[in-house]
Order: sequence, then C-alpha cells, then structure tokens
Amino acid sequence: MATATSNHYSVLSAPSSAPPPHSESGSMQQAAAYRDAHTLLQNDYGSLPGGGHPLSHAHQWITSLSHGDSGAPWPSSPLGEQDVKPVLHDSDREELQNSSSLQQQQQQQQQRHPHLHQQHHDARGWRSSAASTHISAMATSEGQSLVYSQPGGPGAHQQPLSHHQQQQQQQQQQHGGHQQDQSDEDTPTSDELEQFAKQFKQRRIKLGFTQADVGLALGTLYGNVFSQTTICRFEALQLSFKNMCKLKPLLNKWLEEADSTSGSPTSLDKIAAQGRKRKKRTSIEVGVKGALESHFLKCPKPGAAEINSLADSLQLEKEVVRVWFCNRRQKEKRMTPVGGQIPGGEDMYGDTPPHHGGQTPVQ
DNA sequence: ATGCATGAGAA
DNA sequence: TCTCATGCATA
Repeated sequence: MATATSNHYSVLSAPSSAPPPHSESGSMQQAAAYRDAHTLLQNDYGSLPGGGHPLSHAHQWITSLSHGDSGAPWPSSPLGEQDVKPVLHDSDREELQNSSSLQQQQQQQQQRHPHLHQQHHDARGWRSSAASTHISAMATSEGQSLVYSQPGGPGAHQQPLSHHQQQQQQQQQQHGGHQQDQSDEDTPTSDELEQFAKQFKQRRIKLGFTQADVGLALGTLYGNVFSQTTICRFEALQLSFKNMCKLKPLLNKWLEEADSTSGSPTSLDKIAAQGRKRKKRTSIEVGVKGALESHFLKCPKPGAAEINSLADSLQLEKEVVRVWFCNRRQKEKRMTPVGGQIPGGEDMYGDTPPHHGGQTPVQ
C-alpha cells in the first residue's frame, strides 16, 4: 500500500491557505504493539566503512530551504505573505547561550572538579538501572525518588559532546551514588530534575500558562524560544539528562518571573511560524512499526545495506527507515522510556527482563 | 502527548 | 553516517 508519503507540498504555505487535505492513512494506535524488551545495548558501531555511495538522498521535499547563509537559517516565506521574522534563529540562540550565565556556571563547576574525567559518558543509562528492582521510594517529598545510577562501566563509547551547549552533562555521573543538594547551581541530580519538572508543571498550570506560552516566554525573556513540544518533554522527563540540565535553569528563571508577575499582564509576543517546509509526516502503519521494532531489538544500528533491504521489504523510503532508527535510539536514551510502562509491579508482563531501562510513572 | 523530521556537529 | 537538540504536524 502506498505509504502516505506525500511528495511535494507547497513550497510556501500561505497562511490563508488551509492545510493540505492530506488523507492520512488510518494510523491507529501503535502503542500496544510492542514493549521494549531490548536486552542489548549497542557496543560498537565501527562496522560501517562508509565507502559506499556518495549519494545524498534526493531531498525532493526540500526546495528553497537550502541556505548557505548562517545569518538566516530559515528562509521564511519570501513571497506572498509578509513573513514575520523570528526573533531568534538557531545561530542567535547559540550566541546568547554563550553569553548567558548558565554556561558560566557549568564551566566553573567543571573547574571545581578537575578530577572528573572529561570523558563524555553516555546519557542513556541516566535513569535506567534503578527502575528494575530497587525502586525505593525514599519519600523525599511527594513522588518516588528514583535513583538514577549511571552504569558507567561497561562501554567505552562515544556520544560526542558537540560544541557549547553540552558541557554540563558529565558532572552528574561522577558523583555516582551520592548526589549533592544544589538546586540551581552546579549539577542537578536526576532526582532534582524529576522534582523540578513536577513542580514546574504544577506552577505553570496554576499560573494559567500553557506549555506553548512558556516556550514563547523563554524566547522573549531570555532569547531562547522553545516549542510546546520541548516544554512538554521537559515536564514529562522525556529529554536526555544533558538536555534537561540545560533547560532547567531557564525554566527555573521563568518560574520566578512568572511568579512575581503573576498579577501583571504578561506581554507575550507572538512569533509566527517560520516557513520551514517539512516533508509531510509519514504514517507508518502498525504492522510495519512492529517489523521495525523487531529489527531494532536485533540490530539497533543497521547499516546502510540493512536499511536498504528493510526499506525495500517494508516498502518505505530508505530515509524514512533510517530516521525511524535514529528516533528509536533517541528514545532509548530518554529519561522516560518509550511506552511509559507503569511500574506497578516489577514484572507486569512476566517476560520483563531484569535489566532494562527504567520505567517511570510520569504523569 | 508523540511521531516523524530537520540540521549541526562529530566520528 | 551517527548522535543530539529540537519542532512541526498530528493523534
């Protein structure tokens, strides 16, 4: 059956035009189809020589977004409708971050602990090993405080820290079992993050703000615009530890701001959506998802050839398959794992492996 | 709330 | 190519 991959969309979607009447294939629930019983973690991925084809998949859906210009990453509809320029672009954001105090805190802290290895640990297990057996509800305050222990031994793997935004990650792991009590300075612990996320959501709702509002406010107040998605994921602990650490101070500041100005009208600027034309979301049918899932369990990191054959058998674009695996891997590294199984019991299915990423009762 | 997607940077 | 941060579009 035709995968719902539409080919071309209007390069520029005029606001007046209604969204494309795409007939989404009946994609029903996919949530129940799988559980993660992955017992394997990738250990090494050096199997790809990369000497294959120099082809760079045709981006048919991309038309005018190619920008060599670093000043304006987003094309923003150049015609027809007057476009509203986003206050900040990615590049701007980075600059702001560099000058923000957030970074400086983190850097200082690294200096305080020169003994910590700069080795970037993997963030994947930042909460994992705990949830299996010893989820001791220490009862710190309201929820159950899980102790996210970092596996920290086995794998010599990568997870490259890129540039500036991610230098605040590894502090947490060095502490290993004991976590300090700093709230907004120094490295937050996973526990702290969890608590903060909860409180944040609570306060936010109490103040009458939506997730989108917050994301927007962050942009107007501090220069970093975030989407509803990101705020949502933060609250749900669905970001990587590193990412959570980065966002926490920002959101914390917003909380204070919002709290103090709770009686005053907040001026929220509306930033129009940019003209970033994306490929229409491909709807992968349940059966296909199941197949992908199976393959993922066996091989989380399929090579190009693997992907090709898989895409062929599933009748999906190679790119779609590739991206699916990428996203899948990312999920593994999140605080709150995929399905969001509720740890009501250790083994709800009876086949739950003793090891695995932790399940978290978010929400 | 989440699935699929983009893009930058690193390997 | 991958990872990682992030978000549009959608369920």
